[in-house]
Amino acid sequence: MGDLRAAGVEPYPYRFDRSHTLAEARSTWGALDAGTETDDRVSVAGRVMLLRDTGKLVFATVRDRDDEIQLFISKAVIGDDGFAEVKELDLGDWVGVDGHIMTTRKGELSVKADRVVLLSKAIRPLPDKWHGLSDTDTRFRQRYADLIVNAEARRHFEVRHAVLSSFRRTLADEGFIEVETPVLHTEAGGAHARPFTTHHNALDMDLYLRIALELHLKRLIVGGMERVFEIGRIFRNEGISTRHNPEFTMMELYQAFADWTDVMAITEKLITTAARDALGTTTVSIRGTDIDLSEPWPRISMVGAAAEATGSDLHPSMPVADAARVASDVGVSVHPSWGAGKIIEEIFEATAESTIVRPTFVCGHPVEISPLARVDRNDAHITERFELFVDGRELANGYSELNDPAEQRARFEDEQAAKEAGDAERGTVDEDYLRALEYGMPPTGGLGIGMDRVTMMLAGVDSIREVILFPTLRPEA
RNA sequence: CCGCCUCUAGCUCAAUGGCAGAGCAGUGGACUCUUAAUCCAUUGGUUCUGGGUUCGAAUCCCAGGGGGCGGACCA
Repeated sequence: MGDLRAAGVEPYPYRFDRSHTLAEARSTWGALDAGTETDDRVSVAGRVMLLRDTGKLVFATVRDRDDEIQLFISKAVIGDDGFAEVKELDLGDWVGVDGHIMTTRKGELSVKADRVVLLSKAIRPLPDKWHGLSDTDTRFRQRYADLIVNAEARRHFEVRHAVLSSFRRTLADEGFIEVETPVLHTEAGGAHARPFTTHHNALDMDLYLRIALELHLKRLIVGGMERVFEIGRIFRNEGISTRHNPEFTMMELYQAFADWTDVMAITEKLITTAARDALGTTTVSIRGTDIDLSEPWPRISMVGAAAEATGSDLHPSMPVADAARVASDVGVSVHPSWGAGKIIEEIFEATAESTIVRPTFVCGHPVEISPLARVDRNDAHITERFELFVDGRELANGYSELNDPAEQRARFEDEQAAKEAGDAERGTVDEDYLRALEYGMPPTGGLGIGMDRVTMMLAGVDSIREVILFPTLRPEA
């Protein structure tokens, strides 16, 4: 570094004006015949990824975010001083280049450089140029290095961005308004999960990081906002696995005057459109099977699927002891606080869930496990609720929203009783939410989609860490 | 929290109880059409950490740490 400055080279200059991105250069001149010289001048910038030094002629491959191009650096063109500086370049350095567009005898699009300026010196070596970086620990801890050398890692986050922007576009087209609601909650409601706790010093009070977006968004439906959505980080203080990261991204939407059937339709539209936008096709490979997302997604009953898997009659209205007997037949252990509805869900999860490959709506969850969902208009023991499963994983959850404040209070009280009976994930009575319902919430359909898992499906990866830039890890030793 | 697997040079990997090595990167040199350029030379190690067994440990044993997978947990 001192040598560079002594030689009059600033290793960290302030800025560089480029005339073309590398993708723009390729789209403009990519069709030139081999062996073409042009008078077209460009200024481009990128990171040096490969160097091929043949003496008085150096080839370099530089890359910007979207493309690569070759630099053709001739000592006779650039001059002795400039060439001496080029000889000092290392893999990983950022450079700005002025020159003319040309193609080599083999047809490689190149910039014949007459000036190469160092934009930032890399003093740490790049991972192996051929094998890249494969150690997962290093890949996730040093995501910057992973992104530099692994095109597949870059692709995962391109898919993620495409999915997120596609969702926003679709929702805007459907008249939804994007909102932001608090991350710090005084009560952790809207889902069954253990929250993270934190502390506010000035107020001297404990707060929870949100485990769902639901209850605030529905307050906005009460307020008359009609169609709202939020894409936001939520936090669950639970185990880490290939499907779970403690902080993850949820999209939730609420639509006034709609019910669960409308919400199922928009779920299909959101995900199918995202596939088209991210991949250019609605066909995805799931466990080696090509599945066209544009075909209607099957709808099955949770209770029915559990009954079919066990070969026994099941219904949440049945005596708990009977449900528990079926559960023990299939090796599901039953907690004493559980009712028949919870037991049926556990049976479903233990038997049918992992067999679902293609996108499938699992419908009609028992009331017991659905404290915010509206009772089915044809069966008082189940709700108008669905979960979307793909490849054994839950991707989405939606329902006709319970808007009767008296019934909601009774459901909350059941939750609180279960919590006090020792079930830590159960909820509490949210008095402000009940007050909101008392002002009147129109009939509403609601939906939550796990954005990380949608990205996993579309990117074709098996671990959630592949679609989260900085997944949660223990501190480095 | 439990089980299995794993950790060797900056990176990717060898060495299975007997002198810690290779390729790439780095360094020095040659080369004006290369494509992972090539060729010659060369630097580089707390073998994750600590303890033990052994004449001798990267290798076997114990404890700890990081990571992966599975389980537990997790609408």
